[in-house]
Amino acid sequence: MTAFSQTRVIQDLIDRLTRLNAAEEWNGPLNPSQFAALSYLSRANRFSRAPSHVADYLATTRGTASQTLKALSRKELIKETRSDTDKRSIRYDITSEGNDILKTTSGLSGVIETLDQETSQTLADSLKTLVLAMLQHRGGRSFGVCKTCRHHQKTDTGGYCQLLEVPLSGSDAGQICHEHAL
Amino acid sequence: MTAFSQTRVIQDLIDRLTRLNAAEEWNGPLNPSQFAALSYLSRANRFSRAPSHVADYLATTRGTASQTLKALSRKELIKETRSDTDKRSIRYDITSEGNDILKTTSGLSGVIETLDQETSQTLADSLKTLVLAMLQHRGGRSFGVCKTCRHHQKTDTGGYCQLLEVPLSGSDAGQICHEHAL
DNA sequence: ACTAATAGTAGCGAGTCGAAACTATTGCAA
DNA sequence: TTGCAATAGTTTCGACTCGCTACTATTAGT
Repeated sequence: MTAFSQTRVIQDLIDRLTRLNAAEEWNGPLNPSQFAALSYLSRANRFSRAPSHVADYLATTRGTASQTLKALSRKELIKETRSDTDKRSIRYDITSEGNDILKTTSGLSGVIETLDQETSQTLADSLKTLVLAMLQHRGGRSFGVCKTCRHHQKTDTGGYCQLLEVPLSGSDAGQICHEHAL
Repeated sequence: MTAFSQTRVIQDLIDRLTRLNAAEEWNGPLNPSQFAALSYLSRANRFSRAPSHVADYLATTRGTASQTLKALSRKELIKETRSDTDKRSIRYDITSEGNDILKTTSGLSGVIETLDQETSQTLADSLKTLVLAMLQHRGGRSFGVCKTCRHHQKTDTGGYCQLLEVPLSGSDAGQICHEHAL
């Protein structure tokens, strides 16, 4: 097996897995984009729930992200909150109905669970490599969780973000931040 | 790391990789669906290039596949050929313009190439496991290449398909077949 | 000969996609 | 302080995907 065809095989497998996963998601109440946006909002911290952050994370434009968020808002799965300090910015918080939808497990997650511990770990590692390389390739942000960020400082009450200069609770530190940096 | 959160991590990585790859593909002349359909047609053997086969492979409906193929046809990247033996069925063959488009390598393939030999192999293996499990989950076909099929018989001139009862050339045997079975 | 099954298509409504044009703020510098 | 420029978000456009249902041919099986 040459290096070239191995690349092609992996590319095909990823494409195929993508299509199969998307097809599964269409069977649910939301389309794949809406599901991805909702899932992101459920894991992003309160500084990372604006349309532009969603656009960045989903690798799309602000315009498209805005539309998807409006669609989710019409379905009352998320609720918009306007900022007091900056009248331009908006934060979308997930509602309890939105959280309920995320509880339904997909066909893909069921399949991932069947992998043994070691396969699972190496798969996670190589996927992480690919995602990071893709992000670097397009100049995107890493979007990691606070506690793995270089701006995060552990305190006795929880944590502190040195960039935004705000204290963080324990649950905050486990959420995704758009300012995340390694 | 519990088994549950590891599953979620992998799911997120796959979703993210999917979005990043799709975003890359939108920069090209085709949208992700059209690209996937065109790519499939370039690798499928002559018995596997009908709209219903494309639908099966892309995990979508015949209606949707039909539309995508019409869009590719309008762009003259594929050309329809009606069958003589069965007046209902149609085969779409890729044109030289279509082949040219497939030559442009994506950002993802560049990234995959940076993986070392061993990582690459284990990634391919685990992805294969996932795809096969997903196919089984939804009752889909495996769509492998002829030479790995149980109906394939090697002859001195090339190969022979025992199911369709037709001789196969060397290049035929390396293409994807919708009747593929393990 | 009469059904059923199969192959493909058309049209519908909701929604995605990038791109471009647009409004409303906020930041910054002369 | 005024005067841009940058930023946040939205709207609209045209092309398209998506599942779905209804539809037309054609072929297969009884």
